[in-house]
Amino acid sequence: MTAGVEYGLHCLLWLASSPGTPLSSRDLADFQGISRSFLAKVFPKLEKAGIVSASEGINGGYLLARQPGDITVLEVIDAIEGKKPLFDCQEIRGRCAVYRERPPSWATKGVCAIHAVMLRAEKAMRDSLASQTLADIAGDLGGKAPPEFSDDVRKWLADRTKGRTRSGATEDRALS
Amino acid sequence: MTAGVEYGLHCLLWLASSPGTPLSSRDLADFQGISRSFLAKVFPKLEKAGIVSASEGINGGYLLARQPGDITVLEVIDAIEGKKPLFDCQEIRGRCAVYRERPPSWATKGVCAIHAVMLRAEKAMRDSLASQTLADIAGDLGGKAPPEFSDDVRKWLADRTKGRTRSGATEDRALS
DNA sequence: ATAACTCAGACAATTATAGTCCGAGTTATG
DNA sequence: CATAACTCGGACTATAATTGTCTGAGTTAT
Repeated sequence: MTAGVEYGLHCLLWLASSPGTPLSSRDLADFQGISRSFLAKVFPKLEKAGIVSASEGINGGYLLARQPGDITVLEVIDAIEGKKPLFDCQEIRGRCAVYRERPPSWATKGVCAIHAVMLRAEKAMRDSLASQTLADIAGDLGGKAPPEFSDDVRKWLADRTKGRTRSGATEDRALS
Repeated sequence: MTAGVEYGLHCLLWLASSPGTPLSSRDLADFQGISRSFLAKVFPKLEKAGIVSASEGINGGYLLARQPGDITVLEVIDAIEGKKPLFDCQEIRGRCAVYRERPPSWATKGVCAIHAVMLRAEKAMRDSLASQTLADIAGDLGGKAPPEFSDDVRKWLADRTKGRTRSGATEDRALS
């Protein structure tokens, strides 16, 4: 599982907690102490998949395109990683030397038995990931933070948009 | 999933079909048209895990150390890939800028909600892989080949051990 | 009209995988 | 008993993918 997925999911959770107000990939990156440039490369993928919607301009940013309960973890992963299979069968069974480069049809018919096992395991994993939505994760998280925390977060983001035109802290990777 | 796992599983199936007679990693590689050198690097891992046992010398090779029904696909994967997790949590939640590099204990307590989702999915996958043994796969495969095939295979391997001392076809990657 | 922001795609550096090569030890053969 | 071919085993290199950086084009409030 790639780091892009981890970053993306964390960002989507913040987006879910800020309905109506767009958050920019830059602010999200600084807010969480991760690379701005890299995050700026994962968001377009989420937009193409219809998970977020982008708005441009000085106060633009990203917004969740659907309800958190309608976005599954699996969708997010596929959007970012590109739905590549866990196991790519190289059809070893057809290379057996006794065939002399001419594998008979019975040998290559259907799905390779090893491949089939992997496909079942992959399906089990994907089913598990598809059963969890952003709302589920946000729910698990909700009870932990004290009441004043969400206010602190809103304040941090507001200060951020306020001080746009001044202050020179615009270097990449402000934190790290 | 790495290619080493695919190669290893295919070899183990051939080993399962040849009880009592050791097969060398070299013969197994040539027999299936894959790299000798690379296969020679995956077998030691299987031996350390107690899945195969090695015998040295001119007629040596590998033997299944246990019954095919007692070897699960999951074991083989862990032996070759080293049991590394599907997702390594970077604890993004603790880097939130509002904490100013001092995350409070409630934020980092327990398992990250995103990480938990991934762990569940990984468990689902591993459970599926653990439920399948080499015997199960061999069974799926058994009905497909015609009766004379296993004889052809035995003959190929026998010819191989027979012509050991002569014939210059010992270059790496005979096929490909 | 400016200036700072936004997105978006082209460009390196790092890391892990796939594959190659050579050395040490073992066993049957002459 | 000496040879020769085989075995395993680990150190080395090339390739592919991921991570991360940089520069450009377009948009919106001041």
